[in-house]
Amino acid sequence: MPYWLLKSEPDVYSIADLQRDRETLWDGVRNYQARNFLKSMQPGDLAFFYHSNTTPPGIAGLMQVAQPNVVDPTQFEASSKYYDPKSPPDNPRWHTVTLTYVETFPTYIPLDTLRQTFAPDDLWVVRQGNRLSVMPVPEAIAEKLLELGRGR
DNA sequence: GCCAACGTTGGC
DNA sequence: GCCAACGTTGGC
Repeated sequence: MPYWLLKSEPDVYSIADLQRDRETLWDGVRNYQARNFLKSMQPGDLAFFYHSNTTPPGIAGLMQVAQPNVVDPTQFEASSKYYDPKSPPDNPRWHTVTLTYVETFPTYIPLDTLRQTFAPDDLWVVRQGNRLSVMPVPEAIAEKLLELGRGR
């Protein structure tokens, strides 16, 4: 079962928001590589919730893919900041998934720890200048992350 | 708030 | 198809 890592700015949408909502549509991804990863997600896949643009950035918890391959409705909403006028309605550009809340880790894993623990090729979020917001996580790395997050 | 990294756009 | 300009991301 594949593992993923998805970034969100907690000021915009945090794991506490997902805990409250139970399920969310992961909208607004406008990068083709990230979209391709979203497209390849299957129901039941697990995804780490990464808090970006906060102090400190890091992994806050875990979620699970519910509905795969959902058309991102915001691409057709002119009032949305994610509006994409070039996306053909009969062949939408942007697909995503819905995700359900699984857990908030008792131990937040700050970026600093991620850097000390994992190599950039194993966990892309520690690559310098990395801006990709959706990325795969190798299973062996995911297992270590679960240990770190669930430990106290 | 700054700015390096980097993806995208558009002129040629 | 190249690449400069531009806009955005995200750590600090």
